[in-house]
Amino acid sequence: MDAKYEFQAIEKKWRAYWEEHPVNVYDDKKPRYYCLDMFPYPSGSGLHVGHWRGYVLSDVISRYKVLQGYQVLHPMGWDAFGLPAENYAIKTNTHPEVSTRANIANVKRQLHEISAIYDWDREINTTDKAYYKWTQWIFARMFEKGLAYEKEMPLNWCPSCKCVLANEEATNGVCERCGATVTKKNLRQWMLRITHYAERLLNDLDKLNWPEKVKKMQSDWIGKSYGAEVDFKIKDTDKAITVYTTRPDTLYGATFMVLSPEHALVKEIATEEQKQAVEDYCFQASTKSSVDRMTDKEKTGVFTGRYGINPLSGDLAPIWVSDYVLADYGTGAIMCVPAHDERDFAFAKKFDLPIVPVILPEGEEDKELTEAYTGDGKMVNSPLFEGMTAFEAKKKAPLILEEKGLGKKTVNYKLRDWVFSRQRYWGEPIPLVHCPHCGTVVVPDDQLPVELPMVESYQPTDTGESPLAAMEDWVNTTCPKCGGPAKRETNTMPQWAGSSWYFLRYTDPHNDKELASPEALEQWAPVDMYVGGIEHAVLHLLYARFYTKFLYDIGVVPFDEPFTTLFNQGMINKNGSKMSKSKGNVVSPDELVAKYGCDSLRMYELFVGPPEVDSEWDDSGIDGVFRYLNKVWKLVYTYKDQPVEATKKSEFIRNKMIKDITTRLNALTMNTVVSGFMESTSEMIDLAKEQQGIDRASLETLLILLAPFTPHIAEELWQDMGHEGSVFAAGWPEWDEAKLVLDEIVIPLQINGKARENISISKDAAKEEVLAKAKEALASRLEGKTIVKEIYVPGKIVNFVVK
RNA sequence: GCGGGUGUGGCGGAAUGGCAGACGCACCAGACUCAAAAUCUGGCGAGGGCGACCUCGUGUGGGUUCAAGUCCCACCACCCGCACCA
Repeated sequence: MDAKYEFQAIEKKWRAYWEEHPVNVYDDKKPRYYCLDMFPYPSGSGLHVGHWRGYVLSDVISRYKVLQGYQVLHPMGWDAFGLPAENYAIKTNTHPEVSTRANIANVKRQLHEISAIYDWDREINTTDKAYYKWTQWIFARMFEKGLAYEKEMPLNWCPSCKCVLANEEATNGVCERCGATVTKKNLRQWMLRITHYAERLLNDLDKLNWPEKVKKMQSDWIGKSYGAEVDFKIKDTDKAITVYTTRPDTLYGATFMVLSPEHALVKEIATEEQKQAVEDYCFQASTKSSVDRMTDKEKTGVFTGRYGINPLSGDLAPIWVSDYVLADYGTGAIMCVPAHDERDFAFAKKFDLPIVPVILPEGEEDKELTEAYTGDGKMVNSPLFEGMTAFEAKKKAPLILEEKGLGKKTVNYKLRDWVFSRQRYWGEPIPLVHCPHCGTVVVPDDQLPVELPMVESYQPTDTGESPLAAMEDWVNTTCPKCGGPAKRETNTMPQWAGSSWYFLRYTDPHNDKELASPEALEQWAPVDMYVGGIEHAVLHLLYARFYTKFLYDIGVVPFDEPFTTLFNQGMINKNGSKMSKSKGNVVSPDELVAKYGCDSLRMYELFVGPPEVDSEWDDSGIDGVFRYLNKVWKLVYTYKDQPVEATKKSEFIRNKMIKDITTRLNALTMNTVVSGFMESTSEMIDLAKEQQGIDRASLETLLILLAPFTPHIAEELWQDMGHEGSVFAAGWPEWDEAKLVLDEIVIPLQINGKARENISISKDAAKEEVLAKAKEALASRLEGKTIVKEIYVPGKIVNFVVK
């Protein structure tokens, strides 16, 4: 190479070299590190500069680990089942397999442009039969353990995707994927008992090195609460209603009750006079969209005509029906304490129901209630809790009620079981057969995978039937148990199924006997560093934890948390919003790579801002990084053949650079790593000019440190300096703290906290000497003033307080 | 409504309680050039002063401290998450 930075030729050359001589070498004598990107959906529109951000970050970490002497598992694959391919199939009548293959080829080409050290021998694709065989195998185990069950219930239905959604996919009443308003549909679906793992999913968050935000989102989603279940007998019947409350301390103030419209007793207990009104109300509630039901804060409701008996006060509590009570939380029925609950208060006001305070706020004994009081205070009108504060009573009440046989201590979770089946074609078939004699039978392992058949039409239906249901040849099969005629389950799995365990498969991707061997799992997993966007905080990340815990319980994996450390990279926006084809604000990396090279784009991706923060993309900034790499090139080329001896100053700069880059890299503050490089390199250039050359160690150290970030130019210059082989064999340098101590240090001087002068003093100067020198330097400013106080922080600062 | 986060030049952003604005972009001036580009050198928060310098300045208002972007209290704005979970 000549003295010009010809990035295109250099990058091509080293990419070819790495094909033959991989940077990362598996060697069991080395410690292991597993660094994983959330694998992409191979979309037709390809990658944009936002995708690069996470991939560059994880590659820098991986290459850094290689330099530190680790063997690194850094794989890549495809989360390839899913609706876009299927919708494309409907539009063009191309089989999803075909379009998926084409998309993968394109995205893979784009990924190669990043020059990440992915091990493509371990590439996986969730739509490969050899892969989804094990996705089905895991489901079969869950079925056997009773964790998969079928249930008919009102479910979230996306009218646009024409399939059911899990709770996690329908937050805010909107489809997570397409944004359509979700409706309710009564359907029989396969569910996974993720709720059995609620407690462990919550508790084990503590052992994870994850962003607090994500842990909080998961614990909020799991939503554990402590309270009590209390029975209210229904007057004039032999029935009782069980309510769940987190405020059993307020039980004496329960003046009415509300059942959810779906509660089993509603129709049974409604009196003759009220029956029609109740039925009308329940019908209306059932047609209300889930969004309206969530967002309509205006209370509605209807009286059933019946009364419950407050088990403590013996007072009658009218029983109402209202849609503000959710059917599937707690018992679907509540006791209402309007004096101390905002929602109950609003309901009581609207329907003119009695309000009885049982907690007195401190010092406001006689104040009339204009809103619910939810704070602490003295218990009143509550013989059982006499003399307690509300907070005490809240803690003790469940046990007191339990002793009296009036209720029991209860814990509740917001987490619901996972609605697992989908009425679409492009997913893993659920490996079950419905036999008229044997019931639902799981497909035996030796018949897995249940392959997706070729269909005529991918068109989903509005009825909740999968397109597979029309495939009679496929649907009709024989029962694995009795051999008689039987029908296949026609629903498929959600896209989350394949991604809930893929990180395990990378450890042993070609194993056809097991999803991965215990040895391979033991060797590599769990994932040390997992890099991806925050959008999966309660979806993929929760499901993957659930799967891992299940596989741990059945002895398939030797750990019960899949991702030790999680890093959420920020999004890259353009014109203030997320890049998307429809907004027309997509910046493609392809042109930038062509114009500036992969190294420049890699470094710029890290330079745009703190990696965990969203950033606005600005093309012009990459010029700065490109100029920087040209300076590095010129520096090395100018001085590599005329080295001088290392000096105190060059050693200071070199060691400071190692320290700065290493500590910032360890903290993952990559934007400041890049500025550190720029600063250190400028110092080296200035010094080289000053002393007519620079020592080899300085240049070599710079190249090694740069290697994880800008590997091509680092390799090229490393070679040009006369080295055989890769810079990645050089090992990560260490700094010598002793070299960072300068004989002369600069101390800023302040008067009344304001910076005035700087003095240069010996590092060993005594306090008296420093202060004397400071006074001398500040003499003219101190004239006529009295020094009231002298502050000297050794090596840091001098401050005189004067009058 | 509840919970979490953020607020610093024209812009992206730096700052273990110790010289605010590192590093970069944009911009301005100078050098090189016939000229331009590239490159190099310097400047670049606001106001005042011929000048050495001075005053103000990190969303707002208070406080702690010799010293506050950083700590404490109150408030404002924006962003994110959850949202009738009893």
